[in-house]
Amino acid sequence: MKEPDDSLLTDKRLDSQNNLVLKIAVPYPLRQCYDYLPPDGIDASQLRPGMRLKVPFANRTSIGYLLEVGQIQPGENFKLKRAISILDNEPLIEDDDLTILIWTSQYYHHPIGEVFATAFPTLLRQGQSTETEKELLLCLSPDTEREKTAQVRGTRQMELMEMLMGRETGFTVSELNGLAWNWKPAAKALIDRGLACYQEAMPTTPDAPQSSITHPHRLNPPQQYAVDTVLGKLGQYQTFLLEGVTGSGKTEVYLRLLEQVLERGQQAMILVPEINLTPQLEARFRARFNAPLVVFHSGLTDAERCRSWLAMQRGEASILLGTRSAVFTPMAKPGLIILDEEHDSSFKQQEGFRFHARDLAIMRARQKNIPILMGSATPSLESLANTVRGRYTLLSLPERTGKAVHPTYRLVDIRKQRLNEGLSSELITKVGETLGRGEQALLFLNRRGFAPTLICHACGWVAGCKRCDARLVMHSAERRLRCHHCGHEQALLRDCPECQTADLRPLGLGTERVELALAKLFPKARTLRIDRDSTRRKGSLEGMLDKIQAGEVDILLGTQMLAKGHHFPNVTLVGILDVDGGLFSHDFRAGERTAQMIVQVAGRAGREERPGQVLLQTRQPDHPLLRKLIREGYPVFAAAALLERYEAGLPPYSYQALWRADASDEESPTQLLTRLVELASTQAEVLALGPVPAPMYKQAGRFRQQLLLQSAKRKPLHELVDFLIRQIPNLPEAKKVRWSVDIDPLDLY
DNA sequence: AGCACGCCGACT
DNA sequence: GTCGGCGTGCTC
Repeated sequence: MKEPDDSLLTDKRLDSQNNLVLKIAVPYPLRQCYDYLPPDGIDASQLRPGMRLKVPFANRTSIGYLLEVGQIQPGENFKLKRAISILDNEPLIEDDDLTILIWTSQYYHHPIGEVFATAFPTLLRQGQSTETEKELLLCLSPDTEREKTAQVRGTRQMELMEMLMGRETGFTVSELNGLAWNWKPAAKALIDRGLACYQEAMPTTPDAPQSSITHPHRLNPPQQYAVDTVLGKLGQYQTFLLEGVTGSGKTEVYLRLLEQVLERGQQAMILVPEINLTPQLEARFRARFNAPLVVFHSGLTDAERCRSWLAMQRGEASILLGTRSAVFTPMAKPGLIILDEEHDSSFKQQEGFRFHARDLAIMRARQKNIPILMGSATPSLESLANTVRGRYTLLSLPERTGKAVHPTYRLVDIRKQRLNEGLSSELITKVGETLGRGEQALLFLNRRGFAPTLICHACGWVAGCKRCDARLVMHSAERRLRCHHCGHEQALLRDCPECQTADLRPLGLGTERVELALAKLFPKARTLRIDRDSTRRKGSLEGMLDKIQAGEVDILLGTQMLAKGHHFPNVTLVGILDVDGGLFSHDFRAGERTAQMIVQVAGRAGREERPGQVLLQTRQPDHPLLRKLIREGYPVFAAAALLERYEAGLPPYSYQALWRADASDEESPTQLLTRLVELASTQAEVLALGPVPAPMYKQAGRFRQQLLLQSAKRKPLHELVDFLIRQIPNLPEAKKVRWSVDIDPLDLY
């Protein structure tokens, strides 16, 4: 066979000057990395893993990441292209972080190039130099005279001017962006008058010890114990689970630890589940520490994120506050990782690259030999199981700080009761009493829309989704039917498509429907519904929260959005409308999640002197887990739930998820499998490696039937996964579709 | 992901 | 007879 004469292609054996091969991850959804020869004139000493290189790939140039520099193996005889150039003088990430990324790609079965794409800020991914321009500071002009300040007009300008006069070093753009108002017009006015100007920020040196920190109050003994225990492990790996109810002072523990880490000239990473939680924490950190702090989340621009990332990488910033995607940020001087609201499912990316920021944070802490502290009022069962196994250390904050009292729980037995749109007479009475006292009531129903089902009263037909096997949810105000699972949407039907009778009836309860009922029951009360539908417009949630704080709302009705972040001091009655639906649904994690939600919602309500009452409507008032939850609190509930699993011989993350597959016929096997994976992964995490090969197409019908048969037998998930693998005929080992069930982080390491 | 190659339906 | 559909395979 004649070999093509291409200058880019070189026979490995003939490459005499340089016998190095570079293993490079390219930014495509490919499950391998590719080998290249070093760029011309580059020798081994200049090439270090973690650098970016420009490489030719598939008739174009792309930015690849150097994973490994190796020697050409004798006997290998295939063509390698030559890399074009090196983009970095220094590796962007250190070897241990590189190891983590490679491990991550394997663990989550995700293409290595895309893992890198998630780990690096967009601008760096696009090849931008790391020598970005310095961040700008807004400062007073050096020649600003006192008299001139009298010219300042407008409250915003005054406010900004006062800030600038208060701090000689000025404020960074990102700090100013953290303000609740738009500072830019005011800044422009001040600059136009020659009062302020932009200056380049000097690279800050975080090693300067923080002086004169004043502690607002003493720590209570459990807080002190937690702080001391974690401090004793600085410089070593250890995972701590800090468990404490709302108001038990977890944040104060974080602050004391951060203080010590900063004192040592080290960096800390603080991860929170949601963007909305960053501003308040940021404000608290900034008020407490004079240390350089950067934030990292999807709400920032590419340039801002790149700056934060580089600031941590270079050691110019001491504190990183970020969401899930921030977990990959390199740290020059790692000291501590804190992960707040550990149980929160937002830490898990739910599509594409399905990483869990909590688990990766633990892996990074281990790799960096630093402690990680995870906090929650309602820890996840898997983390609790890890404390039982001795892998994590449990730290408990049992008391509320101050003299706070816990909310009281009461089960309302709704068996045989006549409910008014889901509301028991006891709950209705209690709401009335609460409103009579001028206090607020909060009703929790974790189902948006008007009704979760639309059914034909004549023939029993139920509105189902075309694209998946979920039921369509009726939205009455917009007159639409929506699938909350896949997003499919259609107009509300008038007649049954099956029998043409015009008697379609909404079945079940959603927040819209309860809102309507409340308007009838309490015509004078001001009801506010808070769910994803009512807060769709940007900023509307903030507006609603302000109204609640201002007392312009009497009854708050909402979904799990109410369980996060905000506190409602004037709410003295909480009604959980449907405990059973959440606690005993098919999802094997539903019980745990509902229990967490109840505790979280209850924790948001009331204030110290008036903690409020929580009413739980249930048809199972004697259920042992429910009783444990309301009598003895979440820790005992969790312990009992764990014990139940152990006795059943199950890991705390159960494979016993129900596999429901009801595919429509026009789907290709690839689509079917992908969707099955999506479906299954809402209950357990099942991931497919690679596309389904062509032979599958011929057997699509048989495959589907067998799968349905197996799932009808309620086989454990891992058996179904094995079954799926066996269904793929005559598959070369190298191309084999591999499936993995990664739902047991107990075996993470 | 993108892009090329290749084999079957509606057109100047 | 061709143009173009997307299904399939490849990228060091």
